[in-house]
Amino acid sequence: MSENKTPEIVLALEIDDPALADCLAALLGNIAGLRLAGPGEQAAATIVAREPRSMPEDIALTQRELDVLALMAEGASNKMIARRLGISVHTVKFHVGSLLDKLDATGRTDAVAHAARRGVIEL
Amino acid sequence: MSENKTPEIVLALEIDDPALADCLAALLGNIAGLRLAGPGEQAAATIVAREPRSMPEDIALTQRELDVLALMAEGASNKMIARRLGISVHTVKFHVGSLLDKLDATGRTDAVAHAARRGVIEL
DNA sequence: TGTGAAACTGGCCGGGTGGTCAGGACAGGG
DNA sequence: CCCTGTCCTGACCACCCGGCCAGTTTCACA
Repeated sequence: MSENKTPEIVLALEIDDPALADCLAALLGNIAGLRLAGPGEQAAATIVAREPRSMPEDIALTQRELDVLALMAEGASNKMIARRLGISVHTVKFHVGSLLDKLDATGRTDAVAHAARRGVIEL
Repeated sequence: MSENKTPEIVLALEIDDPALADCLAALLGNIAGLRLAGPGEQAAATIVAREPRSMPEDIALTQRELDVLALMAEGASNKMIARRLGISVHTVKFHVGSLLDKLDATGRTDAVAHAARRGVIEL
Protein backbone atom coordinates (compact mmCIF):
# COMPACT_ATOMS: atom_id res chain seq x y z
CA MET A 1 0.00 0.00 0.00
CA SER A 2 2.53 2.55 1.16
CA GLU A 3 1.48 6.06 0.28
CA ASN A 4 -1.56 5.68 -1.91
CA LYS A 5 -2.02 9.25 -2.97
CA THR A 6 -4.11 8.26 -5.99
CA PRO A 7 -6.76 5.83 -4.80
CA GLU A 8 -7.91 5.23 -8.35
CA ILE A 9 -10.44 7.58 -9.86
CA VAL A 10 -13.54 5.62 -10.80
CA LEU A 11 -15.14 6.63 -14.10
CA ALA A 12 -18.55 5.62 -15.36
CA LEU A 13 -19.48 5.49 -19.05
CA GLU A 14 -22.74 6.72 -20.55
CA ILE A 15 -22.11 6.63 -24.24
CA ASP A 16 -24.67 5.95 -26.92
CA ASP A 17 -22.25 5.17 -29.72
CA PRO A 18 -20.91 1.62 -29.13
CA ALA A 19 -17.80 2.22 -31.22
CA LEU A 20 -16.86 5.30 -29.25
CA ALA A 21 -17.58 3.48 -26.00
CA ASP A 22 -15.28 0.60 -26.93
CA CYS A 23 -12.60 2.98 -28.08
CA LEU A 24 -12.68 4.97 -24.86
CA ALA A 25 -12.85 1.87 -22.70
CA ALA A 26 -9.77 0.51 -24.45
CA LEU A 27 -7.90 3.77 -24.03
CA LEU A 28 -8.81 4.23 -20.38
CA GLY A 29 -8.70 0.60 -19.39
CA ASN A 30 -5.00 0.46 -18.58
CA ILE A 31 -4.09 3.78 -17.09
CA ALA A 32 -2.54 3.90 -13.66
CA GLY A 33 -4.69 5.72 -11.13
CA LEU A 34 -7.81 5.34 -13.19
CA ARG A 35 -10.47 2.66 -13.34
CA LEU A 36 -13.79 2.12 -15.03
CA ALA A 37 -16.81 1.62 -12.81
CA GLY A 38 -18.49 -1.74 -12.54
CA PRO A 39 -22.25 -2.17 -12.82
CA GLY A 40 -24.00 -0.09 -10.20
CA GLU A 41 -20.76 1.18 -8.77
CA GLN A 42 -20.55 4.74 -7.53
CA ALA A 43 -18.29 6.75 -9.81
CA ALA A 44 -16.40 9.95 -9.15
CA ALA A 45 -17.15 11.22 -12.62
CA THR A 46 -19.13 10.12 -15.66
CA ILE A 47 -18.19 10.31 -19.31
CA VAL A 48 -21.28 11.16 -21.30
CA ALA A 49 -21.84 11.34 -25.04
CA ARG A 50 -25.44 11.60 -26.13
CA GLU A 51 -25.17 12.51 -29.74
CA PRO A 52 -28.39 11.40 -31.39
CA ARG A 53 -29.46 14.89 -30.51
CA SER A 54 -32.62 14.94 -32.59
CA MET A 55 -32.57 18.66 -32.06
CA PRO A 56 -33.23 20.76 -35.13
CA GLU A 57 -31.02 23.43 -33.63
CA ASP A 58 -32.33 25.69 -30.99
CA ILE A 59 -35.43 27.54 -32.05
CA ALA A 60 -34.76 30.98 -33.46
CA LEU A 61 -35.05 33.16 -30.38
CA THR A 62 -33.80 36.71 -30.35
CA GLN A 63 -31.37 37.85 -27.69
CA ARG A 64 -34.06 39.79 -25.89
CA GLU A 65 -36.37 36.81 -25.88
CA LEU A 66 -33.62 34.73 -24.32
CA ASP A 67 -33.18 37.37 -21.61
CA VAL A 68 -36.88 37.32 -20.83
CA LEU A 69 -36.98 33.52 -20.93
CA ALA A 70 -34.13 33.21 -18.45
CA LEU A 71 -35.85 35.51 -15.98
CA MET A 72 -39.14 33.68 -16.50
CA ALA A 73 -37.38 30.45 -15.52
CA GLU A 74 -36.37 32.17 -12.28
CA GLY A 75 -40.03 32.67 -11.53
CA ALA A 76 -39.89 36.40 -12.09
CA SER A 77 -43.13 38.23 -12.86
CA ASN A 78 -43.49 40.56 -15.84
CA LYS A 79 -42.99 43.52 -13.54
CA MET A 80 -39.79 42.07 -12.12
CA ILE A 81 -38.48 41.26 -15.60
CA ALA A 82 -39.26 44.81 -16.69
CA ARG A 83 -37.35 46.25 -13.76
CA ARG A 84 -34.41 43.89 -14.21
CA LEU A 85 -34.14 44.61 -17.94
CA GLY A 86 -34.83 48.31 -17.67
CA ILE A 87 -37.82 48.19 -20.03
CA SER A 88 -41.57 48.61 -19.61
CA VAL A 89 -44.00 45.88 -18.59
CA HIS A 90 -45.71 46.19 -21.97
CA THR A 91 -42.50 45.32 -23.76
CA VAL A 92 -42.00 42.33 -21.50
CA LYS A 93 -45.49 41.12 -22.29
CA PHE A 94 -44.70 41.62 -25.96
CA HIS A 95 -41.63 39.37 -25.72
CA VAL A 96 -43.47 36.84 -23.59
CA GLY A 97 -46.13 36.69 -26.28
CA SER A 98 -43.50 35.96 -28.92
CA LEU A 99 -42.01 33.31 -26.65
CA LEU A 100 -45.36 31.58 -26.15
CA ASP A 101 -45.84 31.62 -29.90
CA LYS A 102 -42.40 30.30 -30.82
CA LEU A 103 -42.33 27.68 -28.07
CA ASP A 104 -45.89 26.59 -28.81
CA ALA A 105 -46.82 27.08 -25.16
CA THR A 106 -50.12 28.07 -23.59
CA GLY A 107 -48.60 30.00 -20.68
CA ARG A 108 -45.33 31.08 -19.12
CA THR A 109 -45.09 27.88 -17.04
CA ASP A 110 -45.56 25.77 -20.15
CA ALA A 111 -43.01 27.95 -21.94
CA VAL A 112 -40.17 27.36 -19.50
CA ALA A 113 -41.04 23.65 -19.39
CA HIS A 114 -40.80 23.40 -23.17
CA ALA A 115 -37.63 25.48 -23.28
CA ALA A 116 -36.00 23.29 -20.64
CA ARG A 117 -37.10 20.14 -22.43
CA ARG A 118 -35.43 21.13 -25.68
CA GLY A 119 -32.33 22.52 -24.03
CA VAL A 120 -32.92 26.16 -24.83
CA ILE A 121 -32.37 26.97 -21.17
CA GLU A 122 -30.71 25.15 -18.33
CA LEU A 123 -32.48 24.70 -15.04
CA MET B 1 -3.65 12.60 -43.92
CA SER B 2 -3.60 8.95 -45.03
CA GLU B 3 -6.03 6.79 -43.12
CA ASN B 4 -6.39 8.38 -39.76
CA LYS B 5 -8.45 5.80 -37.95
CA THR B 6 -7.94 7.44 -34.57
CA PRO B 7 -8.35 11.18 -35.13
CA GLU B 8 -7.97 11.85 -31.44
CA ILE B 9 -11.03 11.65 -29.27
CA VAL B 10 -11.78 15.10 -27.90
CA LEU B 11 -12.97 15.18 -24.30
CA ALA B 12 -14.54 18.10 -22.48
CA LEU B 13 -14.47 18.52 -18.71
CA GLU B 14 -17.36 19.65 -16.54
CA ILE B 15 -16.15 19.04 -13.03
CA ASP B 16 -17.03 21.05 -9.96
CA ASP B 17 -14.21 19.84 -7.76
CA PRO B 18 -11.01 21.64 -8.89
CA ALA B 19 -8.75 19.00 -7.38
CA LEU B 20 -10.48 16.21 -9.25
CA ALA B 21 -10.43 18.27 -12.42
CA ASP B 22 -6.67 18.82 -12.16
CA CYS B 23 -6.08 15.19 -11.37
CA LEU B 24 -8.08 14.00 -14.35
CA ALA B 25 -6.56 16.59 -16.64
CA ALA B 26 -3.09 15.43 -15.62
CA LEU B 27 -3.96 11.79 -16.15
CA LEU B 28 -5.63 12.30 -19.51
CA GLY B 29 -3.32 15.00 -20.76
CA ASN B 30 -0.73 12.74 -22.31
CA ILE B 31 -2.53 9.74 -23.69
CA ALA B 32 -2.17 8.88 -27.33
CA GLY B 33 -5.42 9.11 -29.27
CA LEU B 34 -7.02 11.32 -26.69
CA ARG B 35 -7.11 15.07 -26.21
CA LEU B 36 -8.85 17.56 -23.96
CA ALA B 37 -11.12 20.11 -25.62
CA GLY B 38 -10.16 23.73 -25.77
CA PRO B 39 -12.54 26.50 -24.82
CA GLY B 40 -15.67 26.33 -26.89
CA GLU B 41 -14.44 23.37 -28.85
CA GLN B 42 -16.89 20.67 -29.86
CA ALA B 43 -16.16 17.50 -27.89
CA ALA B 44 -17.02 13.90 -28.69
CA ALA B 45 -17.74 13.18 -25.05
CA THR B 46 -17.90 15.07 -21.76
CA ILE B 47 -16.65 14.06 -18.35
CA VAL B 48 -19.10 15.33 -15.76
CA ALA B 49 -18.92 15.30 -11.98
CA ARG B 50 -21.49 17.41 -10.22
CA GLU B 51 -21.15 16.25 -6.68
CA PRO B 52 -22.32 18.94 -4.26
CA ARG B 53 -25.83 17.71 -4.82
CA SER B 54 -27.09 19.07 -1.54
CA MET B 55 -30.26 17.10 -1.89
CA PRO B 56 -31.67 15.83 1.39
CA GLU B 57 -34.00 13.39 -0.34
CA ASP B 58 -37.02 14.52 -2.23
CA ILE B 59 -39.15 16.94 -0.28
CA ALA B 60 -42.14 15.42 1.46
CA LEU B 61 -44.92 15.94 -1.05
CA THR B 62 -48.26 14.19 -0.69
CA GLN B 63 -49.59 12.10 -3.56
CA ARG B 64 -52.18 14.72 -4.40
CA GLU B 65 -49.54 17.44 -4.51
CA LEU B 66 -47.50 15.32 -6.91
CA ASP B 67 -50.56 14.96 -9.13
CA VAL B 68 -51.11 18.70 -9.18
CA LEU B 69 -47.40 19.36 -9.71
CA ALA B 70 -47.25 17.06 -12.72
CA LEU B 71 -50.18 18.81 -14.36
CA MET B 72 -48.69 22.21 -13.54
CA ALA B 73 -45.54 21.16 -15.38
CA GLU B 74 -47.72 20.48 -18.41
CA GLY B 75 -48.78 24.09 -18.33
CA ALA B 76 -52.30 23.30 -17.18
CA SER B 77 -54.32 26.03 -15.48
CA ASN B 78 -56.06 25.52 -12.15
CA LYS B 79 -59.32 24.97 -13.97
CA MET B 80 -57.79 22.29 -16.21
CA ILE B 81 -56.19 20.55 -13.24
CA ALA B 82 -59.50 20.57 -11.41
CA ARG B 83 -61.26 18.99 -14.37
CA ARG B 84 -58.51 16.42 -14.91
CA LEU B 85 -58.45 15.41 -11.23
CA GLY B 86 -62.19 15.59 -10.71
CA ILE B 87 -61.93 18.10 -7.88
CA SER B 88 -62.89 21.76 -7.49
CA VAL B 89 -60.75 24.72 -8.52
CA HIS B 90 -60.62 25.78 -4.88
CA THR B 91 -59.00 22.51 -3.88
CA VAL B 92 -56.48 22.85 -6.68
CA LYS B 93 -55.54 26.29 -5.44
CA PHE B 94 -55.18 24.84 -1.96
CA HIS B 95 -52.70 22.22 -3.19
CA VAL B 96 -50.88 24.75 -5.35
CA GLY B 97 -50.50 26.91 -2.26
CA SER B 98 -48.97 24.01 -0.34
CA LEU B 99 -46.66 23.34 -3.28
CA LEU B 100 -45.47 26.93 -3.39
CA ASP B 101 -44.81 26.76 0.33
CA LYS B 102 -42.95 23.44 0.33
CA LEU B 103 -40.92 24.23 -2.77
CA ASP B 104 -40.12 27.72 -1.56
CA ALA B 105 -41.42 29.17 -4.80
CA THR B 106 -43.06 32.51 -5.51
CA GLY B 107 -45.34 31.28 -8.30
CA ARG B 108 -46.33 28.21 -10.26
CA THR B 109 -43.61 28.77 -12.85
CA ASP B 110 -41.00 29.01 -10.14
CA ALA B 111 -42.48 25.91 -8.52
CA VAL B 112 -42.07 23.65 -11.55
CA ALA B 113 -38.57 25.07 -12.11
CA HIS B 114 -37.54 24.23 -8.55
CA ALA B 115 -39.19 20.82 -8.72
CA ALA B 116 -37.39 20.02 -11.96
CA ARG B 117 -34.09 21.26 -10.55
CA ARG B 118 -34.20 18.93 -7.57
CA GLY B 119 -35.51 15.99 -9.55
CA VAL B 120 -38.98 15.87 -8.04
CA ILE B 121 -40.41 15.84 -11.53
CA GLU B 122 -38.99 15.00 -14.91
CA LEU B 123 -39.38 17.37 -17.81
C1' DT C 1 -35.44 54.83 -51.06
C1' DG C 2 -38.36 51.53 -49.62
C1' DT C 3 -39.17 47.47 -47.03
C1' DG C 4 -38.94 44.43 -43.47
C1' DA C 5 -37.52 42.66 -38.89
C1' DA C 6 -36.48 43.63 -34.18
C1' DA C 7 -37.12 46.17 -30.18
C1' DC C 8 -39.73 49.23 -27.62
C1' DT C 9 -44.12 51.71 -25.53
C1' DG C 10 -49.06 52.75 -24.53
C1' DG C 11 -54.02 51.50 -23.22
C1' DC C 12 -57.72 48.24 -22.54
C1' DC C 13 -60.06 44.03 -20.74
C1' DG C 14 -61.52 39.22 -19.59
C1' DG C 15 -59.95 35.74 -17.13
C1' DG C 16 -56.39 33.50 -14.31
C1' DT C 17 -53.59 33.53 -10.16
C1' DG C 18 -52.17 33.76 -5.27
C1' DG C 19 -53.32 34.91 -0.51
C1' DT C 20 -56.50 34.99 3.04
C1' DC C 21 -60.49 34.02 5.70
C1' DA C 22 -63.89 30.18 6.78
C1' DG C 23 -65.42 25.31 7.29
C1' DG C 24 -66.24 19.72 6.97
C1' DA C 25 -64.82 14.62 6.47
C1' DC C 26 -61.90 10.97 7.59
C1' DA C 27 -57.83 8.26 9.15
C1' DG C 28 -54.17 7.33 12.66
C1' DG C 29 -51.75 8.09 17.22
C1' DG C 30 -51.35 10.04 21.89
C1' DC D 1 -61.39 11.20 23.42
C1' DC D 2 -58.76 14.62 21.52
C1' DC D 3 -55.39 15.95 18.46
C1' DT D 4 -52.93 15.96 14.04
C1' DG D 5 -52.56 15.51 9.24
C1' DT D 6 -54.45 15.02 4.67
C1' DC D 7 -57.89 16.03 1.57
C1' DC D 8 -61.73 18.54 0.18
C1' DT D 9 -64.90 22.91 -0.52
C1' DG D 10 -66.58 27.67 -0.27
C1' DA D 11 -66.00 32.80 -0.77
C1' DC D 12 -63.50 37.24 -1.20
C1' DC D 13 -60.09 40.37 -3.23
C1' DA D 14 -55.81 42.56 -5.23
C1' DC D 15 -53.04 41.61 -8.53
C1' DC D 16 -51.09 39.39 -12.62
C1' DC D 17 -51.42 37.43 -17.14
C1' DG D 18 -52.22 37.05 -22.00
C1' DG D 19 -54.34 38.91 -26.04
C1' DC D 20 -56.05 42.76 -28.51
C1' DC D 21 -55.66 47.43 -30.48
C1' DA D 22 -52.44 51.19 -31.58
C1' DG D 23 -47.84 53.58 -32.23
C1' DT D 24 -42.47 54.66 -32.23
C1' DT D 25 -37.35 54.05 -33.41
C1' DT D 26 -33.40 51.65 -35.29
C1' DC D 27 -30.99 49.02 -38.42
C1' DA D 28 -29.88 45.81 -42.15
C1' DC D 29 -30.85 44.66 -46.83
C1' DA D 30 -32.52 45.09 -51.58
